Amino acid sequence: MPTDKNIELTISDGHASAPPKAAKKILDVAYDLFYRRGIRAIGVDEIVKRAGVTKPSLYRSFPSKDELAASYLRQYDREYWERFDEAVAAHPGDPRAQIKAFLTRIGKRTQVADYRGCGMTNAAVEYPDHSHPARVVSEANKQELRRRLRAMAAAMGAQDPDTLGDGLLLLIEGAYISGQLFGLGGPAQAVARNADLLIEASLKK
Amino acid sequence: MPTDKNIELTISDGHASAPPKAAKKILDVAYDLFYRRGIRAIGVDEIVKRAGVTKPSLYRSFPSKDELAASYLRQYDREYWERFDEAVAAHPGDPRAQIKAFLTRIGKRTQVADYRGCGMTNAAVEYPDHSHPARVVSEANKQELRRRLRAMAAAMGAQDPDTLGDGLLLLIEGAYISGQLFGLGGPAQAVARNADLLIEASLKK
DNA sequence: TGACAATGTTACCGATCGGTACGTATACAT
DNA sequence: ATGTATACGTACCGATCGGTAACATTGTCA
Repeated sequence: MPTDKNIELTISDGHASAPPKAAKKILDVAYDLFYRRGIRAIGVDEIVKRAGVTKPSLYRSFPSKDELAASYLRQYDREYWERFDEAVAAHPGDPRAQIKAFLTRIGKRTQVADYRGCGMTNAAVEYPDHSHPARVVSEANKQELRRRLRAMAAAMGAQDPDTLGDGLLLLIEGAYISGQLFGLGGPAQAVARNADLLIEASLKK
Repeated sequence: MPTDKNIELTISDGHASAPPKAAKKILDVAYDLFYRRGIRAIGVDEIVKRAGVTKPSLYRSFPSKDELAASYLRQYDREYWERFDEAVAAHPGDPRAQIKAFLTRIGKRTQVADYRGCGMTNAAVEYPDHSHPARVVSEANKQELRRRLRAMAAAMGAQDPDTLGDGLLLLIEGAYISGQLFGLGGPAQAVARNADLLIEASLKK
């Protein structure tokens, strides 16, 4: 029989069984620390200390640190597509404007001190092993991103949609990374402009 | 008085004082392990074991693990610009062809299983702290890359050289990252094609 | 009131972390 | 042969790593 561990903190649906509060505090703190300072850099002791809980509480809700990291990324994944869908919803039927809105937003986010890039990308760098629980989540997120970008490139009427979709993905990943590498004034602020140039050059004439 | 520690393994210049052989073996092994599996993931014990030396030998040549990591990146830096300069030298006076050659090479390198991206980029992800010795080397490398790309974009006759240079940098970083994220058949194989499209769209007409 | 589930408390585990005190082997010059 | 310096090895350090056993406390709902 499967245990109750590693549940995905079911959103409160009315008066259903409320999820343990400790698990939420732990995940919130882990999210913040893992993202800002890296998964490997943070020990479970620091997480429970900052969350005001104790270590057994952590291991009652999460089977391991690796699985806690995976849960952090699943949360990240949900918020990621929320932001993505916001940009899409802002420009119905206009994929080029959708991309531009998403990229403009990314470009802005990168222009803060101590920007830390994409949690998914960072986790993949930290865990080269493809079977690591955190990396599994990360790779799935990136596959989905690639799928969407290629589809949008096709909807824009690109000559070679797969190439343009991949090009946009490269620009996006480049923005995430160079955002944290260069800080303020870095190349990431030019991501939307370059994407637009690339799109313009890739459309059927 | 400064100690002899953390010397940069002076290339044997005739019969000058040869550096300790242990230091070279240690750096070679550390290079391989740090790059393939990450700096935080590798302990000094594993390094000395694989190098066939002992821990005190490591700490006689390097003041700390962090400084060993920095030495690894300095070595990486030298080899990086060697590859870059090869692409430049292959097409004298033709910056667009130089970029294309460099990017084609990167695209090819990413298309192997277990590709691990750029050691500089990875180190910066592992160490968000700007004062970390490894990160200092990494940031300097990226600043220099940006400088060169912008200069080449200007030499190509771009309308906005800084924007094109930064766009190329984004594509390159995207290739490093997506190369390790997607493995074979990933978006990184399209980096040279997209760069060429972007360049074409950025030239003065 | 009783029962159950969630959380806390305390103390501990073996393994590994980065780093070092200190003795030993080798080579070379005198 | 003996001194001297340099390179290397054995053994160890305290701290931290991820993870657990056993038990006490709390809150909630029946």
